[in-house]
Amino acid sequence: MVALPSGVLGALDSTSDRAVFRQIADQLREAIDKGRFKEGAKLPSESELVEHYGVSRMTVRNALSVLQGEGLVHSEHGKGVFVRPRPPVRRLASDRFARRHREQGKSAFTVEAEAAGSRPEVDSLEVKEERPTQDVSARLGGPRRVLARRRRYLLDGRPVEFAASFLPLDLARNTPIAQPNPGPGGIYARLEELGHRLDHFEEEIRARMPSPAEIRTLRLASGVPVIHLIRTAFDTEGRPVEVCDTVMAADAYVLAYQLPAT
Amino acid sequence: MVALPSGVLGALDSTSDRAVFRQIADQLREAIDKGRFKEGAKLPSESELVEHYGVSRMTVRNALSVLQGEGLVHSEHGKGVFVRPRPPVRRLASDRFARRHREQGKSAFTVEAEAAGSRPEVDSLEVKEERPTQDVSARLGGPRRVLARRRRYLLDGRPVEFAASFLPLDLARNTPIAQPNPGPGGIYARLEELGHRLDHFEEEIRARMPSPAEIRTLRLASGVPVIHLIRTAFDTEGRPVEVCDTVMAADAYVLAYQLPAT
DNA sequence: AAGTGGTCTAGACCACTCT
DNA sequence: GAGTGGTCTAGACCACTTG
Repeated sequence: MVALPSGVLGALDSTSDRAVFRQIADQLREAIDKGRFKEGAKLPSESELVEHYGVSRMTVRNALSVLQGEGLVHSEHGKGVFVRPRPPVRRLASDRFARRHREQGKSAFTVEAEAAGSRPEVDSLEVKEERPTQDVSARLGGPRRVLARRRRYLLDGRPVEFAASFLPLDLARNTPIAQPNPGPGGIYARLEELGHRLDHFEEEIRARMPSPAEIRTLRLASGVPVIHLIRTAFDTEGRPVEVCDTVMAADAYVLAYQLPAT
Repeated sequence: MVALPSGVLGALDSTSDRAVFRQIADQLREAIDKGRFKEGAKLPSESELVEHYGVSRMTVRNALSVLQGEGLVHSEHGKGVFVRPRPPVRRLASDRFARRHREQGKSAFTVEAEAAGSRPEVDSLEVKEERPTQDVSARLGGPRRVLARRRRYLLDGRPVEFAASFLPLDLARNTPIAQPNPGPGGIYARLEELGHRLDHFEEEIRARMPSPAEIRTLRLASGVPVIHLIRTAFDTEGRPVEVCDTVMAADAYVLAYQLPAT
């Protein structure tokens, strides 16, 4: 047992209304915010905090769980509690689907990740025909069956995004779109080759806490929300030709958009 | 003490590796997902769960705190734990800053909320000159002082959004923009009257867990993330004329955007 | 083997809500 | 007053990591 560095953490205010575990959480949070514990640094162990504050272990754990819920720290069994480092962020620009980015042989994800010095991977590819959910069907104009393409994107081995594309069967069946690898430029390039010239995309964005399944798939730390993005692609005749449902680890993304003033 | 409705909650699997509190959380989550506890409904009390599962109260509380962290339930002191109802959602369309929406007398927020049948309020208005943060200054092209306009938006009495606008002082000083109420069409209408014709907006979107201050300001339930939106307005000469930093309760918003395919 | 966090128990007292 | 959740204690045993 090692004494805490003096001055980093203060004492409790027994006259305060504020619960003891909240006071401890406040002091740790302040120390992290002020850089006295840096990114990746180990916090004092539970037993050190128990001794420092003279409280029971459950009170200390309660304080730590507050910080964990805020996404400030994460715990590693047998090792300690650490200040959560900010992962590299992927920026999605509003021109990311511009035709000029679609001419190369690689996918947008791969090109962009390599440019940023990260190692991109795509896995758990699934391509199959199925019945769409009511929501997807409505967005696509009511087809009874669709082609579904599901994949997971990883950056430097870390899963950051899970995406499912849905296309009406009459567009996609027996085309390269139904292949696991649709070829250079992705399915948008194939759609245009098939005569469905793309006009615009609509995106809907929500943020929420992840479901247990999403926590597993994206290996999310506690206190990390997800961004839920639903994109619909429209061709020049106004027909919806694809719906893409994407769940992203919120700490790995910044979305950027441009809006006209007119 | 009342017995639980039979069949709603099952028994524990003592052969499972899964921690008891997680098994309890799983069963409650499943019951909620399947609609056996509806929105706003009260879950069994802690003591009922203690009796049903034959575990200690801390174990039950641990299970409930998992669901609370997921944003599925919220507790009310002295009353019980309830399935969290989904609040009315505000949809931000990509044309929300189009000039044609700026001609009326009311603010976009007011018009839109009343159309949706909600009661809009704006409060905690603060307008003052100050030194910008490094980030805001950089986005505005490096001014040393800015006009800051801060306000909070409420829907049916519930705070949903906190926004701070920053404008270079040379644009805003001694203009209607420096007034608490800038007049019909808001500050964008005033900027155009002053000769700064708006060309486009850039928006950056992040999602994260709220800080303690944001939890207070937006009266957020636990398990509700925030959407952090930073918008920069550019005039036709390419000059950034405003930065707006907005924090929104994520459960109250859907953002919608349109992207060109070209 | 020693230190770490993960889980769980069996109590206690308190503040809040409802009737 | 009875029932609810909020806080806190003082233990226990376990699984994981490191030396």
